[in-house]
Amino acid sequence: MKIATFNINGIKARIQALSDWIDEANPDVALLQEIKSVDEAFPREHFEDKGYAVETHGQKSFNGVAILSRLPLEDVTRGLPGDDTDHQARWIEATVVGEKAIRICGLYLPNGNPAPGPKYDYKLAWMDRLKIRAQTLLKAEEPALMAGDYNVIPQAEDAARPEAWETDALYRPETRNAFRRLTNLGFTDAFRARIQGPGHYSFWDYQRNARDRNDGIRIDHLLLTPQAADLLTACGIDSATRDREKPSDHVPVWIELDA
DNA sequence: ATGGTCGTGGGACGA
Repeated sequence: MKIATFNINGIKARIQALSDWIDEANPDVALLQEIKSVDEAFPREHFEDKGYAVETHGQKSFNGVAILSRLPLEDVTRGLPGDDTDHQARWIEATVVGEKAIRICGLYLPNGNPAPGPKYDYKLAWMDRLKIRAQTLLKAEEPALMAGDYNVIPQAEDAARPEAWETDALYRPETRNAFRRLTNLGFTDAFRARIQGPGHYSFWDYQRNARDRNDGIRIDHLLLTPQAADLLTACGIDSATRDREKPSDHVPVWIELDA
């Protein structure tokens, strides 16, 4: 089973680029972030015609997550638990039923800039809530994953110029510590389980010719429970997607599971 | 320190 995460930066502007990537990459499941659309405006028929089930959790203009799946989706839930006052659309879950059932969580973690400040406080509080949900997932002792745009550069090797990010909400020590506390619960960063070393990125800013200079960062991650990590057979980043017409500033990251 | 580029929606704001 091929499962991908892709921050598309707006479904309206990205419908062609997303469709082209789906036709080539053929993911069984695609977790999308920043659909920037309400549920009613998401072009669900376009992807249903390609054979995908479509579940969205959107809002007007900003944020928004979705799941596309060739396999049936069950028990879909929307919103990260833990704060009834938080109405930002950043979390969606479903169970994908293939040979094995896998609980799949798609997330768009808050950017948090400028830091320090209220937006950074919101990011760290969101990560605290994520940790609680993660602990519950682990307790089930079943194959599960949390994938999406984490807006976290885990280590220096995950940035072309780490020194440029030192005060940024994506790389500040509190951010990396919170991410490490999360993974230390027992999750596997699928990419680092398969591929070592610097130079692997999932985001390049639109500004300053960042892509041409390969001035990127790795902030899109798939974290696996031990039971899911046992099924991992491959992982990759579709970097070439960044060089197409009207690209997102992120590219897809994918895994293959023996499921 | 500033400005550089996108998407959404039709003006700023978020990234």
